[in-house]
Amino acid sequence: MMELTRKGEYAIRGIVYLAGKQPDKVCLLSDIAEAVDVPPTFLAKIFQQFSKIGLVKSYRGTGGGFMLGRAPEQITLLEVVEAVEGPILPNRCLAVPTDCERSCSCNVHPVWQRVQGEVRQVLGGVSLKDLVNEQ
Amino acid sequence: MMELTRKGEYAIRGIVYLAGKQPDKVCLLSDIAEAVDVPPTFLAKIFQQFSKIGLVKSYRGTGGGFMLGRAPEQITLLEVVEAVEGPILPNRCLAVPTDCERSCSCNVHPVWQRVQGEVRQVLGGVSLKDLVNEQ
DNA sequence: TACTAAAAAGACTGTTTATATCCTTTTAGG
DNA sequence: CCTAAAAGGATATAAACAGTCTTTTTAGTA
Ligand code: SF4
Ligand code: SF4
Repeated sequence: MMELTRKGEYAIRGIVYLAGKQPDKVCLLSDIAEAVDVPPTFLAKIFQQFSKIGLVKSYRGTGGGFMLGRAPEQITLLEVVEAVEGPILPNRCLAVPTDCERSCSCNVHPVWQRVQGEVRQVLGGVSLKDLVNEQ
Repeated sequence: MMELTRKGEYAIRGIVYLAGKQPDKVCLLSDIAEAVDVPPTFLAKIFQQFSKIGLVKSYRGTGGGFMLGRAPEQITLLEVVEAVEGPILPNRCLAVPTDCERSCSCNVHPVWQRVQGEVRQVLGGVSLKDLVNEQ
């Protein structure tokens, strides 16, 4: 259970690759896709989502491409994952407004809140800077 | 992301209900299903899975039904969830044998291992005894 | 201005998983 | 033998996933 989708996996690969380039280097989507082994059309959709929320900056036309929207140490894995997968919700009752009428009396509910908190903490504690392979 | 399916949610509701009954009380599937508001045919499939691994004991024929396979404090939420949802795998590279050839050099891989560990720790630390509503 | 490069946007498709339901078979008690 | 109950298997529908294709917009350049 709890599996990241391909989309999430591809998203991470793509943006980590960008984070490994020198700042202000504009990268072609096609180059990124090839480097991280992701279908280019699929990665395009992912980067469009990134672009909308400012995780990456995009430039159209000749000489265009993508670059990171902020410094790598300012972008967490949590942001990247939630950008494409939506919020971390181990169970539906954590959505607001909660859609389970049992949530008040339910002893399981707080367990899922703890799970959510732990996952968010782990992912939130890792930045893109931590993820690039420096050598 | 990481959402528990209906099946998992129903599984928990059903077995927690069982755990709230006095030990050695045999419960009808139809009664459990009604009490926890789950489609009876669906809950049947879930309890069949439980039965196979001994989480519950089943009795067929007249006077049959289900009872808990072990004491409530001996069954963790982790076991219940993994029984019906499979192992907790935040990313495919945590499966054995790992199916990502990048896993050796990948900095993201250990993050997913930590996520997996945290989730398992939380769920493993909660027993059915903790989940029944005592009053 | 026309041409070209590149991302954005939207429609569409095939596959897989989720969410069940139904029917038949097995088991056990009375 | 009849009935109650779980087990097993087949089927159905809907949603999500994974990806493709085509057209449009934007921007640089000859
Ligand atoms: S864990 Fe409790 S509150 Fe959450 S969906 Fe299940 S019953 Fe409802
Ligand atoms: S996190 Fe790393 S090892 Fe895991 S699937 Fe992605 S690239 Fe492979």
